Amino acid sequence: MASLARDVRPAAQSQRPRGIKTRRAILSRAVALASLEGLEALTIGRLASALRMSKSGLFAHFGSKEELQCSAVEAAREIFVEKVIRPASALSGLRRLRLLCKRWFEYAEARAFPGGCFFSAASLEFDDRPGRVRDRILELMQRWQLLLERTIREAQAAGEVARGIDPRQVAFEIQALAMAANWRSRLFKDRGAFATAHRAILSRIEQIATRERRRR
Amino acid sequence: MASLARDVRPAAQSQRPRGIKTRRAILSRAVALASLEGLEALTIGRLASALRMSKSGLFAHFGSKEELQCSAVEAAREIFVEKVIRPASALSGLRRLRLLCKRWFEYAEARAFPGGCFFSAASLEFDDRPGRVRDRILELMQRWQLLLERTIREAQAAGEVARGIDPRQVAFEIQALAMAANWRSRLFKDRGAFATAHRAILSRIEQIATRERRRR
DNA sequence: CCTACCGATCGGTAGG
DNA sequence: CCTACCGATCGGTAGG
Repeated sequence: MASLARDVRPAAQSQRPRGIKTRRAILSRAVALASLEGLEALTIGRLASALRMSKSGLFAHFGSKEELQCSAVEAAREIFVEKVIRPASALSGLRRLRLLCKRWFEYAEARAFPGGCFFSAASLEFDDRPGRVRDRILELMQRWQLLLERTIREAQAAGEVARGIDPRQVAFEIQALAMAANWRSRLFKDRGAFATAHRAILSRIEQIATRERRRR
Repeated sequence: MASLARDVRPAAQSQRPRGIKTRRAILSRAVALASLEGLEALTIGRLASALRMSKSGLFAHFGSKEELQCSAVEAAREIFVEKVIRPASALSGLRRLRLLCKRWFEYAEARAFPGGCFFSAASLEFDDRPGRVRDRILELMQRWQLLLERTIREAQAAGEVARGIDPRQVAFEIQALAMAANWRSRLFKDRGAFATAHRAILSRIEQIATRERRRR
């Protein structure tokens, strides 16, 4: 799968503390910038001047632009896991599904990244741009899709969701509505889009729920 | 509204036929390239060499990159109107809504633009990039949203759609599913995404239809 | 529609 | 982590 992927953080533990701190500061800024203007518009020169560093000084931390982009993706992933996936990991079934969605909207609306959901932006930007960055984003989006799918399937096995429902189809619909909310909040400067999408998702979940379990 | 917009095709009718033909050829290529890699990656140099023209020769047709991008948006709009909106203009209500969706999926799946729906890509790319290009894309996307909304409201007035339904909400859901299909077909190289989204849209339309009209 | 050019910026390197 | 540099490409201009 990731057979060509070199270690993303080479010998991080053995680096001097100063280097690690700088690296963290770089990636924090990189992720914020990329969420606003895209991973490709994230040029080494602009990032360096935003951090008051020399281009080559910053460059030395990564060795290539692609490596910088990949590192930014990993940094964003950690934030996503922290804010969206982990809080829901103790639950299961429909309660987990609802919490995943709730946390996703909080994460997107509270602008954990200043430009909205990092992965919505990145996966759209790289959907047709071959390379390691695309491969990794694709893998992460697939995992998110599979997590939703598996959660729905679990709920089905527990009798919370009607048997005729296709978990893949519903997972697709949830992802579609969430991404569209992110996009509309940016294009139309319409924060209400998040509420509209969340409402649509919750009522879709109600639809697939079995009668006896329809309330929690 | 478009008070700052200069005329997009200045004195087109008085230009010599050769100039018009060249311009058309440029825009056709520009739109195709932009659908694949984005309106910003559409550089004058690359477009010129793809057309075996000099940079400055191509440049003379537009005067600025922004004008080239705006012209590409208009060219794409004409294709969209031709393929999606016009075919449905004779119908009304739910039949029109279904035909609009059907035509949209045909347009996206048959790759009227080689990279998929031009406007899905462009509106995502420019959702946070101020300027004339963004303003125009925003206007066109808003019109498309309003067309869907108005069609649903018409259907409601004709008794085809239940009174409790919010046309805005449903229009949002349709647009979300369509865009997500375009995105997934690119990221996952999964043409089946179109069918999944179309299915979701059609069953959503069935849900909002009143009992007596539920079949056509 | 062309050649020839401009300053700015890109990703990246040499050498310290 | 720096200065100083590389070739390539960007949008755009001069002049024909």
